[in-house]
Amino acid sequence: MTNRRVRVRFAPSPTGPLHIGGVRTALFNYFFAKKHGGDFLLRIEDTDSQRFVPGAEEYINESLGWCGIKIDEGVVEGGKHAPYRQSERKAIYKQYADQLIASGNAYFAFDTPESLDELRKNAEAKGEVFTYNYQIRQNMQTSLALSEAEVHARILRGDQWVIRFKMPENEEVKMHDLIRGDVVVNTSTLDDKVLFKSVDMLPTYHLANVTDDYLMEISHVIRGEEWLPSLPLHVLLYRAFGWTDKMPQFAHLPLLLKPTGNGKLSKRDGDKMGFPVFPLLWKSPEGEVSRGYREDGYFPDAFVNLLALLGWNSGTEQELFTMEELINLFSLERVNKSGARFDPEKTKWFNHQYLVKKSNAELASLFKVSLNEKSITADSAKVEKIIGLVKERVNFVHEIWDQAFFFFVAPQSYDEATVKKAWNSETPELMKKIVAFIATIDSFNAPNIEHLLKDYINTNNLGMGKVMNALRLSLVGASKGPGVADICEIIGKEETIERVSKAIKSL
RNA sequence: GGUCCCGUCGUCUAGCGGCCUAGGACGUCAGGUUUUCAUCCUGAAUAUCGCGGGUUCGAUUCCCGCCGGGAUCACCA
Repeated sequence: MTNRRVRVRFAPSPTGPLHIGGVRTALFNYFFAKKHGGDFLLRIEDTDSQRFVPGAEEYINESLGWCGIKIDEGVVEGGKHAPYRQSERKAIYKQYADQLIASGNAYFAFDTPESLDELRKNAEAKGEVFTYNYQIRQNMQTSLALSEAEVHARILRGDQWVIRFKMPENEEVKMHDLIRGDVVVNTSTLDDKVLFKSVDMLPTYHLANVTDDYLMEISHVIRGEEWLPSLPLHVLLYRAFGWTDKMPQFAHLPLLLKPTGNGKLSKRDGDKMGFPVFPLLWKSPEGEVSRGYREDGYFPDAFVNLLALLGWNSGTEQELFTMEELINLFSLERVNKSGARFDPEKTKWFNHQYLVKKSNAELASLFKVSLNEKSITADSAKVEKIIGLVKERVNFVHEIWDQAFFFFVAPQSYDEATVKKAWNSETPELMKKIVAFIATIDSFNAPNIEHLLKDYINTNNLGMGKVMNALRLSLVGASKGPGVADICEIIGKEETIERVSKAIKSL
């Protein structure tokens, strides 16, 4: 292994919102880079002029930023290898394609997309797969079969052409993957991939990716497993260019699979099962809206944590990690080989863990936003106290209201099942006694209320459950919430008496 | 179909030849704590370690075959 500086890149194409599998790839790259004191680059692979989606690039940047990934070099950040958008690097690729032709590793092909389509259909009809390879390239419209003069003439004439890689015949390519170990493929099973096309004078993914990785001095390529089949081509390209000593090491990450059924995780799974597949809310140019983890109420650190554990583990029983810990602990050797089924249930648990760990003050300021929306004003000290009482029973900040509304407004209705259980013909009399007693409590704080109330109930033999359950129903309107005394303290003596009196009248 | 990758509880996973009567977490169920709900604590059930052969004194761990799943086969990335 050469001792060079660790430089990794996340290289998405802006064809739509970045999905969580992509975010995880970015994360693993980031952990790896930072662990080794290296650089994390963001390169936009927009060499497909057909599939550009407005807003996608901004979405990528915002998503990485939300996750806490700091980009060392990229479109926005700049860097010594700028530009980082492949469409802006257009001018540099052609010379590399030419170099391959000059060295006999590539050739011109003039076949029209239509004629190729037809060949594919014919092959399909015979139950075969059409492969553009060593067996047929001599018979195609290529610079291998045509005379030099003819090739020249065609190009000058303005015929459309592509440059294809001349895949060696019957050769075992030995490759090494940091996660999967050694992989060997025979080149005869591979095809002559298009590297460059005249239609838009742009390279295809393979050429652009390899030359940019080389030019940007990338030391490690960490990407999804879907790229594994093109690894031989990439390795061969490095060799054809004479760059093998600068070739990055490769690591192919396991895929994220559907929660149920077969196949990899897709947007449809989220729609079907009601969970987000994207980090951020996305509105497509057509107006279609997709949910995002951020908008669904997930904390970025919880999101990063749960993604980090899909396909990687520390080898210990720890499950909650800060970004710093993830960076320190991360290693490619501890990345799994097999695909990870995505479990939308466990994501909630992660958020709950992070929510409980947050300070009441932080949660209170978040919760105050929803209070403001309801035109409710409350002082911070009170809200913080309430948060402390209810945060363990929610997974998200937006669930707090449902667990705490009664601290701010009197119940508008009473839960029927609870009424049936906790309220009968004798209850009104009982509650009248309680109201009278509560009125006598002077220092109206929770411990005192609880102590005195229990004492009163016991000495008068009123039945703890009977009183408390009815009291809770009056105060909350349902069978939920923190301790009754805590509720009494926060809403105050007057409000307590009022709510119980109202219950007596209306139930 | 060709090529490549993968295969431990429902799910995420630990395990890198004996510590495994296979551990943890999510989820599920039961009990306890609590005046309620949630949290929390305890416990339970779910894994013939895909199957079949080897190698070995000994295989979840090594090898082979099979089966199953996945990825990929565009002038897309």
